[in-house]
Amino acid sequence: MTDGWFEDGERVGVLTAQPLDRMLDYRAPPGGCAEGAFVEVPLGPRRVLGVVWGPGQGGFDAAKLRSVARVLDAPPMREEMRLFLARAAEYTLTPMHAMLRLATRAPGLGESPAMRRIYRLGGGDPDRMTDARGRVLAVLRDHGGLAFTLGELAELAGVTTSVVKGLVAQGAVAEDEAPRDMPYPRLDPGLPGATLSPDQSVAAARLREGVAGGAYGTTLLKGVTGSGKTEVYLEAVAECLRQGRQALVLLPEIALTAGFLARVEDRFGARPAEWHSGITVTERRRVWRMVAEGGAQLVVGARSALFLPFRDLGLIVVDEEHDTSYKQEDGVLYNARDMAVLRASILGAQVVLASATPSLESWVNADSGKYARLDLPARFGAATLPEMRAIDMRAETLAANRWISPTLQQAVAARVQAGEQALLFLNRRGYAPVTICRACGHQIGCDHCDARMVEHRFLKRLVCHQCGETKPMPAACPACKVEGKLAPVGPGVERLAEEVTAVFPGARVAVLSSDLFGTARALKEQIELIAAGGADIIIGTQLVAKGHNFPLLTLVGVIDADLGLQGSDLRAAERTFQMMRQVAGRAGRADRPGLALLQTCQPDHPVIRAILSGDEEGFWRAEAEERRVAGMPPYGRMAGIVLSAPDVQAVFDFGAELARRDAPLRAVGAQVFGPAPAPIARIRGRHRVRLLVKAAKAVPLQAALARWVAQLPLPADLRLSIDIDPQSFL
DNA sequence: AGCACGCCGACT
DNA sequence: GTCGGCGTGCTC
Repeated sequence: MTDGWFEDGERVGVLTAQPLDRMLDYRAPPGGCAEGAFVEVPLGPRRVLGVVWGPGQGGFDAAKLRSVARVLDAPPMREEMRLFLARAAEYTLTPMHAMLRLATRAPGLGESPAMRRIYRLGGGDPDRMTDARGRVLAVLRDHGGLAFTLGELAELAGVTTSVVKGLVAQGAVAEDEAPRDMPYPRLDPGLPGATLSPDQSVAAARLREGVAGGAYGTTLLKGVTGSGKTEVYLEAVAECLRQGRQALVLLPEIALTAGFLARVEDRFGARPAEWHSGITVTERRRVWRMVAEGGAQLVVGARSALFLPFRDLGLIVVDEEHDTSYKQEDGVLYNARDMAVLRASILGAQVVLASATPSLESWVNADSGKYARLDLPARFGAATLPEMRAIDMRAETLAANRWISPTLQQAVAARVQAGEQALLFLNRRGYAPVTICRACGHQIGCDHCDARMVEHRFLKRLVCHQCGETKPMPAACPACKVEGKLAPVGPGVERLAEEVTAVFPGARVAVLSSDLFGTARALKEQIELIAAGGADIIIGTQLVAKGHNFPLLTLVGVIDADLGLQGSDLRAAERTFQMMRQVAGRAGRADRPGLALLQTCQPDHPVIRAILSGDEEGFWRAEAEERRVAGMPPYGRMAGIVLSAPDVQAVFDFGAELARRDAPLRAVGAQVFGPAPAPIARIRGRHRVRLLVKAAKAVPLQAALARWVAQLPLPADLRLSIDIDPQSFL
């Protein structure tokens, strides 16, 4: 090999997305191939996708070597990307084939660039001008020379495709063939940005400097809701585009992308590429290719966008960096926030972690100087932070099956009367979290998991929130067969809505819960409707805490602020704090002062007190100190090992045997706890057992874990997954 | 992942 | 006698 090129017949090592635990050697194809080339290789009777990872390993009978079947028409995977995948695999203890699969999630990767018909302004004039024809031509003129597909053009102009066809026949619109994967419209960083406050300007300048420096660096951009974090980091994006490099903005929630795309269009004059589970396969392919070829300057997307083949990535923004959805909890277990930092450090890019309520990890990293930190203290515009008060539920009188205290009820009534909106926050989907038999005390559970089933009146069924299993509400108790004694216990948002309708007759009530919307679009429409004043009282789950803007909202009532305080989950306090700060931040974003009321039975709990006093730094400092003393993350390291199998005894036995053979762990000073039933002890008929490994910060934990687990061969029906830095260690 | 090979139970 | 169950092992 010379200069990353393999001549015809040379031995190359190919990584495939097939679950093999090693690379396979092939002969380079006629005409040779580049290191990193995407190829198709014969594997048994099939042809599979692979990447030329480097020179062959040797050791395999040269006579049996097969040849690379085809070099795919895609830019080779860059060395930086290969290094990133290898490091990420090492960190998360994920096999390389699984990492490669993440990086090749694009359909038709190898297909030759198909052509499609596009339409642009033609030279001629139509014989007769009509309203519809005028709109089509106006769209084409407005977009100055840009071409569209037939469908796009018709939709933008609000006409049927036959109008466009008519214009084509008369020469007013030109029909052309173009490669299917067209570059995205150029974003113009030179357009004027938003007017920034002095604080924003200072922060934006610092971020711009970082990007212009062209080296790695991570900045925690901390600012309360409405402080204008987005405007600030968009200036960093602008600088990145000016440098001719690409930028990536990660959002935790698909529902947020639509609003964000509009803001990007305002700032840069065009829409960026979009990447998440909701886009079409055609679009997915286009994004992948254009990112690789440089035809996409900015990508907005979900965590998996981190594995796109950027040609020259200069900036990664992780918005709402504390959001738990950045941690992939099935398949490859990775935290997009950490992987963003890893990828940026490899390619010399800047990372901006934006949040009103940073994760403790990021706060500690900023505190220790590992990350830079920028604070946006003042709220943008006239809006102020809401006043926050606790409602001591021990002092309130509540009827049975009522959850809105008289104090909260009064406050809501006052707001509704004033034509403002009130939000009641309850982080429980469905009607009632528990269904109990008043005759025998039996609670209805899921047949496949150990979770209790949640009644959903909207769906008229019981739903398991673990596995999604549903069943109709039985007439008789499944345990004692007594009829008519099943009763709902505790509130969900649906039940709360029932109470609200009873208590505030005439008020318009809207429920925002993820399960009530089939599509992201339906959810978005509902959110827009509410923001425009289409409801007086909004009832929502954590969905509402994710950055949506409701200008009329001036009161937030947290129904059960104690939810999440109890339990042995070390991150519960942190999460409760973040959630409440965020929900409280929803109130009074525009020019009306907000009020947040927290219903709690523990008004003296440190978390509740920290929220109420607004002493964030105090909260983090106390929480950090507690973790440091306990040797818990981020001051120590943890890994969760989940074993699952259809047979309970088999999982426990294997777990116990693993725990017994802890020599490789003890060798590095790590400790193993368990086996214990996993937080969800049974999912889809598989019993789950969890082991926890705890180690000091500097310990090479992954290597030790790998040696430890490799001691025992896995029985056929037993599955093992390792979660580095688990989110919860219940 | 696929797909072979392989070794034991109930069918034409 | 053979069709087919899915356990085990291999793919350059």
